[in-house]
Amino acid sequence: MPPSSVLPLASRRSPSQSRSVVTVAAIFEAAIQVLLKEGMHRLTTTRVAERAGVSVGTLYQYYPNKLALLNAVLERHLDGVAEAVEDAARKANAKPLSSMVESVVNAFVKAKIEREDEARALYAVAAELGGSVLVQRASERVGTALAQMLSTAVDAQFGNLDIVSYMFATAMVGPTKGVLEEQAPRKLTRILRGQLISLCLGYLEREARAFVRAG
Amino acid sequence: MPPSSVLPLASRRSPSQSRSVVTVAAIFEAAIQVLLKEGMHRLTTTRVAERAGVSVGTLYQYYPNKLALLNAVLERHLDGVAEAVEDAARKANAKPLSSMVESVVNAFVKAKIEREDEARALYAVAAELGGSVLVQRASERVGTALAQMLSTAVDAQFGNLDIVSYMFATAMVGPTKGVLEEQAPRKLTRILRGQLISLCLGYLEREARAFVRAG
DNA sequence: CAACTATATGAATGATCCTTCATCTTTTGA
DNA sequence: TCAAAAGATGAAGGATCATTCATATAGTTG
Repeated sequence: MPPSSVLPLASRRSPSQSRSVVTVAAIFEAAIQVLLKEGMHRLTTTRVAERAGVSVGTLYQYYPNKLALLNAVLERHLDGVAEAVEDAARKANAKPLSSMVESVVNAFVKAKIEREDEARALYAVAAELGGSVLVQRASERVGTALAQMLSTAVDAQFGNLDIVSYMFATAMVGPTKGVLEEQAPRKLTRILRGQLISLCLGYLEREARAFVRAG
Repeated sequence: MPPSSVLPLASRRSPSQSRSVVTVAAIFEAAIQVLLKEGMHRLTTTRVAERAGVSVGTLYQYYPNKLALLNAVLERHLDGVAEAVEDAARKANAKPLSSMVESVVNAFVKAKIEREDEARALYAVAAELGGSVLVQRASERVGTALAQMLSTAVDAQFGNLDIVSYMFATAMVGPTKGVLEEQAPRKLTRILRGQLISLCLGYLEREARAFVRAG
């Protein structure tokens, strides 16, 4: 993974006029579109600016460098998904296991599908920024939320909540990614949620039983 | 995803003297090391050649371009993993479900851990070459092998084998990636296999039950 | 050893990119 | 209305890269 170089990542100017708010949004969206149509290795600041209908200079007024832009886009996506899962976890507090899984899986899939373009575009960015604090942070947010939720299940108890919630969270990633990238069987697109519920619930019930047996 | 440009990807010269066999191996290994230490966006043909202890020109004698090199490295890794899983699936033919899962998970984890460096280095490459035929092909190989195996289970039967085996295969990816990238809870490293077995077996048993119920 | 083939070299070429900054335009607020 | 602040422009500088090719070296074969 790239040694996270010490570059400023914060946004330069905070848009205050409405005109610039539009500009920033356009740059944001343009970055995603360029990623989708050209791929990460052809994403250049000039191309993003062009697509956004502004000049390169303008882009650099809001992001100190290319990496900062990519970070911002990735951050917003991850935060969106993490927040959705956190909400779902909170709402399913003190419910039976099956309700919990349903709630979380639905939220996760919904968040990913609502931002399908972003999601597809950002797999490469996330991989490139592999060591990035962002992925780590989002994972931790989700892990913590799930662990908290699971600890309140009315019909199940677990040994190591950290591990169980980590497995829960990461198990959903692979199948979903495949569907978004259209590498999965066509039919799965429509029944992904059901399958993910089966996957996670099957695991969690099994772990809960194992915990009981272990005393 | 990058529009898979029409560039030659085949290796240029097939090494015949023993000296060049060494060279090619060195280039291969160097590519992985550069990926690990510098990241994809700092992988240059010159850097790879340097690390391999040869000149750039030499590299271009065996790979027509940078993309071809990356493809070759990714291909070898994916083929290795796919083959390991295929073997495991074949060996577990006509066994009970739990043996099948154990066999496949063990093979998968073993293949990934034995080539840990490769695996870690190539996540970014695979993402970059997103639409790459390679990932698709490896997925299909594994999917087919798993479906064939599952169809012979002595104690279980499934509705849609394509979907079930796809879920089986992709469910393993997320947790494993997290462990390799050290984003998972420390402890999981040692018990990953057991957890993956629990995850996949929990899902498969559940799907088998659902099939029986559906008549 | 001599001729031929395989392999290796690395400076040079041509492209592409990131980033800056002097200059211009628009908005704001008094 | 108009000066100051905010926003926008894009040509140009400076770097990095992928790739080529003329040349040199090592291995093979007869």
